[in-house]
Amino acid sequence: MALKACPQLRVVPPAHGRYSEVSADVFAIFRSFTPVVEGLSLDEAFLDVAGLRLHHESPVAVGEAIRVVIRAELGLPASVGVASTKFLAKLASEAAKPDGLSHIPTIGQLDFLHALPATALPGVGPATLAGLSRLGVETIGDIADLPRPTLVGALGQAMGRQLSDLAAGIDPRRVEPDIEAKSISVEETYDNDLEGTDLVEAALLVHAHRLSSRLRRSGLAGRTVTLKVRYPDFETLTRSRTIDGAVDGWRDLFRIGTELLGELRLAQPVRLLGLGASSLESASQPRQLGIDSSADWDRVEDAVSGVRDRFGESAITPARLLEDRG
DNA sequence: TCTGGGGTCCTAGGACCC
DNA sequence: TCTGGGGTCCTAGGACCC
Repeated sequence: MALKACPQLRVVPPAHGRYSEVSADVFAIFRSFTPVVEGLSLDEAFLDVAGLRLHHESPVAVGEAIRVVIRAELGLPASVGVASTKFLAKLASEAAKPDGLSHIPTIGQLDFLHALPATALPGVGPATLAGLSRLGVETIGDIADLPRPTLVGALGQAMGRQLSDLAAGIDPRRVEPDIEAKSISVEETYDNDLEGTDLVEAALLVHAHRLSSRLRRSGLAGRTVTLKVRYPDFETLTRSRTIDGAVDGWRDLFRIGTELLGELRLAQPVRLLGLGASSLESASQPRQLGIDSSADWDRVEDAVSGVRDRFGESAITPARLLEDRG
C-alpha cells in the first residue's frame, strides 16, 4: 500500500543474519573487557566492570574504551550508560543515545531519578501508566512518595513492589551472565489471511520445521508446546500443552500443534500463526520416547537439520508444501 | 503510534497432593 | 464425604521490552 501511494519509496529488507553476525562481534568486544556480560537483546548488554579497577581508572574510562574499540573495529556508534545499578545504567544509556556516554554519579542519583516521568521506569507502559495516573502520579518522585501498600493495591504484588523499590533507587539485581532461554518460538503474519484448515495446517508444518531447526541448533527440547492464532480483528488466542517428554522434532511439534489447532475450533481466517516451545530442557538429557518414535525417524530429522545447516532453511521442504507449485 | 517477530514476567483460576 | 491450610503445576491472557 505504501509503494502504491509512494512509488519512489525505497524498501530496505531486514537482514537478520547480518545483525546476528555483528551482534556476535560486539559481544566479543564486551567479553574482552569482562566475562560478566548479560545480554538483553541483539544490541544491548549489562557489563559488571567492578572487577576492572586495576586496569582502568574508573568505570567511565571503561565505557569510553569500549566505545573506542567498537568504533575502531566495527565502525559502529555505541552508547554507554554508567551507574551503580542496572536500572540507573539503563537510564543513563538512554540519555547517551545515539552515540555518547553518560554517567549518573551515586551522589545525587535520587534527585536525578525523581525528576523523571514515571514512564522512564522499566515495566511502565500504557496500562500501568493509566493505573498510576489514577493515583495522581506523574514523576518517579511521585511514586517514591506513595506508600507501598497503595502501589501494591493498584498494580498488583509484583509490579507494586518493583516500582516502589526502583523509585527509591533500590535495585539489587546482579549482572547475570549465561542466562538460558526460557522459550523459543516462531510466528508469521501473512500478507493474505489463511482461510481453511488445509492452508493453516500447511503453515503449521512450515513452523514445525523452523521451530525444530532452532531447537536442535540450540540443543534444546520443550515440554510445553504453544500454538498462537491471531484473527483479522486482532483477537489473539493461545493453546498450549505440556507433555511428559520434551520434544524437538518437527513431527512431534506438528502433531501437537495440529491437536491444539483442533481444540481452538477456528472461527475466522488466520492473520498470524505461531508455534513455540517452553519448559526447555537440554536435548541430551534422557527423554521419554513416544509410542510412535523410532530411531529411523530420529536419523531422518538429524539429516534434515544437517542439510538445513549447510544449505539453508529452504534447501529441504516437505512435499506437502510443494503440491501447489507444480 | 494501527498492530512484525521474538522474547520475559505476572496473574488468576483450577487440578491435584499432603 | 466434609473441613482447612499450604504447596506445586498447568493454562490462558495480558503487559511490556527490544
